[in-house]
Amino acid sequence: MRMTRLVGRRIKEDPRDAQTVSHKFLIRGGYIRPVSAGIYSLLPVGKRIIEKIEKIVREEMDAIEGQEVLMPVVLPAELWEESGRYGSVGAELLRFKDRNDKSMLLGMTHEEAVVHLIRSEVSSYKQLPVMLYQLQTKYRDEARPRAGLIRVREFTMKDAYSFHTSQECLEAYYERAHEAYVRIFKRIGLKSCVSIESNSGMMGGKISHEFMAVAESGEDTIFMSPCGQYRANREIAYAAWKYEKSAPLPLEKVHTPDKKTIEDVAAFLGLKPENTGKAVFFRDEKGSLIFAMIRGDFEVNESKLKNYLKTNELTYADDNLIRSCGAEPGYASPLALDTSKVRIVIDNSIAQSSNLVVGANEADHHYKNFNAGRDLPGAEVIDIATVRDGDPCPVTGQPLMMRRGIEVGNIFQLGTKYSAAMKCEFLDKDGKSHPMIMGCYGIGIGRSMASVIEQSYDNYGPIWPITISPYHVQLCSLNPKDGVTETADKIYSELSESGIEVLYDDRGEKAGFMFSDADLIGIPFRIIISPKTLQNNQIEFKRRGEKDVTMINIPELGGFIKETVAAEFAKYKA
RNA sequence: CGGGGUAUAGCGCAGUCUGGCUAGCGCAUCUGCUUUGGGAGCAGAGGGUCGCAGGUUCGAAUCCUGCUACCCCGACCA
Repeated sequence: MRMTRLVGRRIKEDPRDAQTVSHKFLIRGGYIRPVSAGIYSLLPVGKRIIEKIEKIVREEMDAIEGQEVLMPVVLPAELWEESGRYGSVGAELLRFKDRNDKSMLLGMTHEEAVVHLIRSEVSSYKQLPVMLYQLQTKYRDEARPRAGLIRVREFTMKDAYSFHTSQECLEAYYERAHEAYVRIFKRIGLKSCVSIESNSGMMGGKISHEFMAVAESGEDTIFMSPCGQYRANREIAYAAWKYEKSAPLPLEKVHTPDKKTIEDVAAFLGLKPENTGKAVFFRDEKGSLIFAMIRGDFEVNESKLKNYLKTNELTYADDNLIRSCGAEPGYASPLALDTSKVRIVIDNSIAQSSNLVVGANEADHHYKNFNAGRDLPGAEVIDIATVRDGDPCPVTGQPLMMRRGIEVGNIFQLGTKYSAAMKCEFLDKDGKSHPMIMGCYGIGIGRSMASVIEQSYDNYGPIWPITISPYHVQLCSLNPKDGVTETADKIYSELSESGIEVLYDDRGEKAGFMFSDADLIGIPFRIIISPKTLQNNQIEFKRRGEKDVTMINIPELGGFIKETVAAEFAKYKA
């Protein structure tokens, strides 16, 4: 490709709206352009990168017997009513009516569509297992798109769905899909991408993993053990917390005037926050009151609590609701409450600790020496603590590392949630009908591209891995005179003919101008030709991101580039 | 949905508080000449409903009211 013809200008200044590295460089390098909030056009260089990522994804999906299909973006609401999701998914599902007043929606994921397809095409155990995948546009009406391609409304996703006759078959396939994902993210050049245990959320199902590109700009908080044996999303992470028990002392009411916060109470009584119990009141989606108690130095993990309570919504309860069960805001404890009006759950940290300070359900008073086993027998004891940076790994006890991650992919063992609801069944050997057992497997394509930048850039632009770089080599023709143009043209056509993808900067601009554009385009290898190098019948060869240059004799150039490119590709072999 | 911010040429900004000449600057674009190894110089040119709609005023980018879009934090989120 000649740069004189290339559409998509480079921008020298950071766009005002961009905060993250990938957002800035994707705009500045001429890869994407915003059209509306969270909706982007892809320019030629961006499109080439996306296609290369898609090609790798296709290869790995095909390698695990996936069959590519294409399902519609626009789906009838009735399909989603069958699964029950039409009512349960919120405003991020974009609903609209067609001209006949029929309710339609834009697909944000395609479980319903694929089940609709499979249930009419597959009916016997002999046809299973099977996996279908597609690369298709998804639309989610995100409340807050952000950070360029990292959180968008319209995006391309590879989504795959597997169908099995047994849980064992699903689990075996799930493992293969997991391995395929590891290969994909290695091949596209993510330097740090880990699979972590995750919360299944609205998808239903039990076991699931998220593939996280570790990056500061990530939206999720993840915990990783230094040994690599434990990795989990903060939403479900737990740690090997140690608690100390001592002999219970008698309950004692103490005067704590105007001391409402954990810090104030602890300081006033000369204790540490871990010697106190924190009371947190929630209201669930039905309006019921939940009293959660946790040691004073911990925070309640609302995801864990939601999962335990099997509720979709938790908000903090207001003071009136808190008082309705006999508790006093700021001085609350689980003692002597009206348990018909409140459900009490206590964290392990409370159950395993002794002689804590808790509220007395009376203004300006607390109790000392609360012991859950003695004072609150039969309480629901669960893990609702939020892991903190440095908490002990559940496997090895080493301090967990807290990181941010971009979720580039996820895999779920769905089970029969959709197949049962939508009657996607197969006949077994005995002629009996069963719902198929499903898995689903997603990868965000655009988000993956952005994640690669987040992990591979310098001050001047992205540094693309050769596997997804828009071109293999950039050819810069400097000061094109004295035969430079002729030689550059010849190198361009010879390399192109030998299968090397060349971006040829034939604009004859100032060197610095061309180099800074080249940095923004981020191609890993650069060939520079000028009257100076041509004097010795040579070109200059440079790697993106490195200072050193190598002089190569022009007759040897073709072979050298082929070898160098091949060697670079080999580094990303999975 | 709550909180904060922004909106003036393709991009980045000044001007707004304190209303007043023809709305500026840098980058980019076009023309000519000179340049040519890390963002070239000179000379010239084109490009604006000052986000939108009302209002106040002799006069509004500037003051008032309403709206919209975009960004950030939070809530939310396979």
